[in-house]
Amino acid sequence: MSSAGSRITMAEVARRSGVSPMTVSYCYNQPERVAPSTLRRVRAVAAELGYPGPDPTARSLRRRRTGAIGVVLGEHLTYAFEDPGARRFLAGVAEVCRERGIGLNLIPTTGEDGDVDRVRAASVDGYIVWTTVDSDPVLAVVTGLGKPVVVHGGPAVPGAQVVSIDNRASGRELAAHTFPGARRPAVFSQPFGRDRRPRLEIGPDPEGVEFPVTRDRLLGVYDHCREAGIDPRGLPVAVVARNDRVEAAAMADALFDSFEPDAVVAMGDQLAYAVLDAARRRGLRVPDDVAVAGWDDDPDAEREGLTTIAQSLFDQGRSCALIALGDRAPGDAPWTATVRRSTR
Amino acid sequence: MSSAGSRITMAEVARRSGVSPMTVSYCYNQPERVAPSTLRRVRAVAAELGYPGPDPTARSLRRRRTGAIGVVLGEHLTYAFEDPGARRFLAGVAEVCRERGIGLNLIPTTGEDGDVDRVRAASVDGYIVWTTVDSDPVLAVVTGLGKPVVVHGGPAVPGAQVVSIDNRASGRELAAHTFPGARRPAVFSQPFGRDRRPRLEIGPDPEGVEFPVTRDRLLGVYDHCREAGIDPRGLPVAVVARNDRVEAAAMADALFDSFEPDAVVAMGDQLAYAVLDAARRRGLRVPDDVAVAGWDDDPDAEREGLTTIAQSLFDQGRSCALIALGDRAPGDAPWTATVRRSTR
DNA sequence: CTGAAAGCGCTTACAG
DNA sequence: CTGAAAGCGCTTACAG
Repeated sequence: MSSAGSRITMAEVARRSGVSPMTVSYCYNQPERVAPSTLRRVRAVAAELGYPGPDPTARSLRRRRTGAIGVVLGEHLTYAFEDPGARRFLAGVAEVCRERGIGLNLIPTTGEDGDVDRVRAASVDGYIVWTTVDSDPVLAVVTGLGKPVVVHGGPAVPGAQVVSIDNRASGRELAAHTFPGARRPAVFSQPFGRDRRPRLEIGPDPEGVEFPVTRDRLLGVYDHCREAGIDPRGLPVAVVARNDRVEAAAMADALFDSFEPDAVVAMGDQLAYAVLDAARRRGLRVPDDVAVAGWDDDPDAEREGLTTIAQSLFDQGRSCALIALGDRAPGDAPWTATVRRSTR
Repeated sequence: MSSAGSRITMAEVARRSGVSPMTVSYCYNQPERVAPSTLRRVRAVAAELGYPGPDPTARSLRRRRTGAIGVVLGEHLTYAFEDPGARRFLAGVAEVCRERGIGLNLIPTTGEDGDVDRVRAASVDGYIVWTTVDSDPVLAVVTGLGKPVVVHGGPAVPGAQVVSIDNRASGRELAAHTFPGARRPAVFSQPFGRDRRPRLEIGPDPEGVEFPVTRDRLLGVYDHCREAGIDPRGLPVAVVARNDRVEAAAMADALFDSFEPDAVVAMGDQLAYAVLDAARRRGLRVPDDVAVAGWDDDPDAEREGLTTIAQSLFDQGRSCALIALGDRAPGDAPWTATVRRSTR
């Protein structure tokens, strides 16, 4: 192999081998159709010239497939590598990519103007959109590209499939495990919208919640409340900026200080841990003084004895990857309430 | 915008707008050069037809840049989302990508045959190779492509830059903080080679270690030993399969059971925690009964009181991304020994 | 301000 | 078993 950095083309290899470019192409793509002696000669010339094989971009253009899928993350990309749920999901996506020899293109979006261009500029065969707000402009762009699109968690939009658990039903069931026997139930919520403004509200209107996953979980909790004779309009809902155990500590403290809840449905295990941490700081017993529950059944949930909605984000990642590649895969993901000692 | 899924080309938009394709191209690439009325008309037609803008693959071929960098991970990709060090590194890479509007293409390799093809098939402008073994065939492939290549941690190969701390010097210094006063020093090591075979050895020859990062750290420890009058040929070295706290527990137990070490240099904070865990299980006091140190200064290191080599994997990720994009960036990464209460 | 020409580097039916 | 032809969808100097 000669010096790197050169820009050798297939045409050049063909010329030096005394064959046509298509024969060289066949050497790479259908070598069994090429005479052994020709194959040998072409390979020798390619090696001598340092030809690295067909240019992937040219090949993609010609074949009209890039061999990659794009994952649109509505967060600073560091998030993808921090959030435990996002990680398990991406690991599932990655597994399919590896099985199929497919590339995985991460496309961070930040809610700013460049987003749409970056999404459009990605050379991919299909898109996975990590759960976002209803009004995210990326959704229209990505569904207008004529490529398979799947949205994890929602929102559901025309031209895209959704892979998700039934957040509303799971919220209803989780509240039914957490609230009975409580006098001051409360919710510890993921962000309502992209502004990620933390806040403490009482009985907020779910229609004002921009993230459908969050909205549906809240609706499910309200469903239970109505069935159980609790007026959701009086339900304290603390909203954090990020799904992070440490960062959520202050808001968990605020929730206890303001409302002294004795049952908290948290919209994720990390948030539930933040509630457990705050309870511990106050010397409260779980579940006697306060019942706590979360979502995801994350690796620490068993050790923490947390009642939680178990779902496989890994498998959902796999499903999304398959759909983005044009396959069929289930959109309704299974979930079960796993009841442990953090609820009564 | 009309129905999605259609395959509208720029030529079609041009025809329907009554202009040439290059004018349409200018509408997207240099709109200020186009007459306002033309621009308006072309945009209207594009919207009406549902033309999603220039095809990224065709654009990449023509421009000879793809606007993406590839990150080659020599692991099942799930690793990238689990290992704390890899995550911080990738977060740094991702940050540069976001700043520059660049795509991030993750390319897992498994040591099997398809690796080389997948690496070559990625449409990227430059490559970042996550630390690998000297003999990894991917290195030759990737440096033969005429694109910028940077290897994190090593090995150093012609045609690629390396971004790394000085592992040997840091190993020497860390041992100097950990071994003094010890009578039975030991090493708790990352894998030696791609087979990831766990084992317990005594004074292994560093030249037999395939991962240069691991080899250099071991060489550094040996350097200290010689200076301190310890014969490295008698040094117990336990080698784990993965840099994972929980998974390493069994090997940490084996190390204690076999050698009762009173000072352990672990090649990473996760491994150091595994040693601390094993020490706790035995009721050993740290550092009195056993001194422990690691690498990386990971987020939990302070809480654990761990003496460790602090380095910014995040910044190293940034440097690698810049180099892969053709910029200059420092290859020698800073490090410092952070001494805490886990050593005497 | 707009267009004719050339070409990025390849692959794919189709002949022969 | 090999090649001539066409074309994937765009962009870029260059004219005018």
